[in-house]
Amino acid sequence: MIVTRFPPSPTGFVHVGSLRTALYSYLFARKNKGKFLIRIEDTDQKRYVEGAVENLLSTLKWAGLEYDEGPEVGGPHAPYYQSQRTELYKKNVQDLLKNGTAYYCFCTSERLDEMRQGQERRKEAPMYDRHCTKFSEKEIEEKIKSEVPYVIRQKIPQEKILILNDLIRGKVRFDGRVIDDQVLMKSDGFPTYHLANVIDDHDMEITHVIRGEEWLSSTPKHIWLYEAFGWTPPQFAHIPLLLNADRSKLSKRQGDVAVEDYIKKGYSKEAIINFIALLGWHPGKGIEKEIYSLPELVEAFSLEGVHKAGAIFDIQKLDWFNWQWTRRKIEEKLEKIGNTLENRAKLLLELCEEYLEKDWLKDKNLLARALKTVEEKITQNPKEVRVYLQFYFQEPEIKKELICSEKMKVDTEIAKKVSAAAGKKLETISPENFTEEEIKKSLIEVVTELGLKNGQIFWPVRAGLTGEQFSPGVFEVIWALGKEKTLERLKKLEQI
RNA sequence: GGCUCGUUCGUCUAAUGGUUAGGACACCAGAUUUUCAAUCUGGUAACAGGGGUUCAAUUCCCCUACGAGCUACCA
Repeated sequence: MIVTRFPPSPTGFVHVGSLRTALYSYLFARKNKGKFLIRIEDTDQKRYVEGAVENLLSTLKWAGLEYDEGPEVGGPHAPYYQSQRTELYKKNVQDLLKNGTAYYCFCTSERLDEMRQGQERRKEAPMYDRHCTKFSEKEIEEKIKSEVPYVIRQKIPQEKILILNDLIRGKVRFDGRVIDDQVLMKSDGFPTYHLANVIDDHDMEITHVIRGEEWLSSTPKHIWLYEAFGWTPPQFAHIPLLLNADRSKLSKRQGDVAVEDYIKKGYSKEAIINFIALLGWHPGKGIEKEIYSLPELVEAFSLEGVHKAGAIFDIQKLDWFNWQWTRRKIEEKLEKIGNTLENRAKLLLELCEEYLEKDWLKDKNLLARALKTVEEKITQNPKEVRVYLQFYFQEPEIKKELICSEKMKVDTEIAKKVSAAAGKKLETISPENFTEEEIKKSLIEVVTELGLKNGQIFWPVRAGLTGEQFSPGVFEVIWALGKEKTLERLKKLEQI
């Protein structure tokens, strides 16, 4: 049985890169009918942030990444907080001390600093010099008894070469001589990531460790730790990093990195999941499908399709995914609840209601029609809804320089004539027949009657009715505005 | 500095020991005989460089360059 895990540390927010790591672990587990569990890595007292765990769990829930074991849901390997598992670590590390694969270190941070500086000056790799391995058992006992602060370090088998067989990167070779004796137990009695992670992954029967590339270089330490314990290590898969536009590791400095930032900006979970899934993974063999729901991702996922190189987080593509999903969700819902104008308006309103002028909600009919005419724009950019709809609800001022456009070959005289003729024509349409087709027919009649070009009719009417350089098409605008308002505005236009 | 990983259009990526190196986003142009958008059609644009191996290399090997990650009593 395949078991994967996502082990976040509660430092405040969920990084989009972490979400992707969690997603890949989730997908791999689900695809293989295995288990996915969450473990909270809260061993660093200094970095703990209040409420971070709740935030994290709710983000996972929001994304739809359900887990089989972990905080809140529990499970056979509880507790799922490392801060509550310290006894396990202490007990296990004793075995290492006994078999000589770990040792006490009493060095002060001053001595370590000094040592490192010297090494750097001599251009050597900064590594612990094993100063404390010279103490006898008796000396160690005495130091501990007299409460000299200590850490426990891993004794790296320096004579060994480790060949890691990474599921994504293939064979990677490490020389024990350049790997530092890692601190396993900190002086505050908490384990470091390296120790706790290995013990927990073993204890929780994790079969596949899927994590970011930043862990690749410390993997030999972990594997040698498994060896020291006499345990079989899991399989490792190091996934590529998410990058800033300048190809450095995606960081706060250069934009938003927290999932909640994107949620706040209005991106849907479908879009975010879809987008990050495809950053560094491809379903394979010339497949050109790009829109994937979570279940579809589960179906399509495999570790073989994960790349080695990092991927730039390109917000423009995210925007596109978001738009695609917004449209898709609207159409799907309409199919269920019926494709009526009211239903469409309701769904569009859900997208943009908070950005709307409250007054506009009063005229439900006008609003429904108006929303329909700017549907593409709203689904792309709901925050701008006010700009798009403004002219429907507020009578625009008449802008002569906009209406009388040289390019459109419209002058004042033509504008007057057209407004009068259009008003007269539209008036003859009965209210129940006031459809886009009828409106179009009428305006085309005006074209022939006045012997002008299409643009010379359509432009002044549209520009006059909206007061805007850009807007939906004339027929839509007239339809949405309704007969009464249209005629009113056209009357005024005659005075231009 | 050391160790490790990586490198196909601007971006995400596909494919291949012999191809006009494909798609998507973005961009540009045309059409939609009214604007913006949407849509449709078309277009610009990539195998980091140098050596090998080979009849043939973007593909396999080596080197170089460039980029990135790690190098904490952080994860």
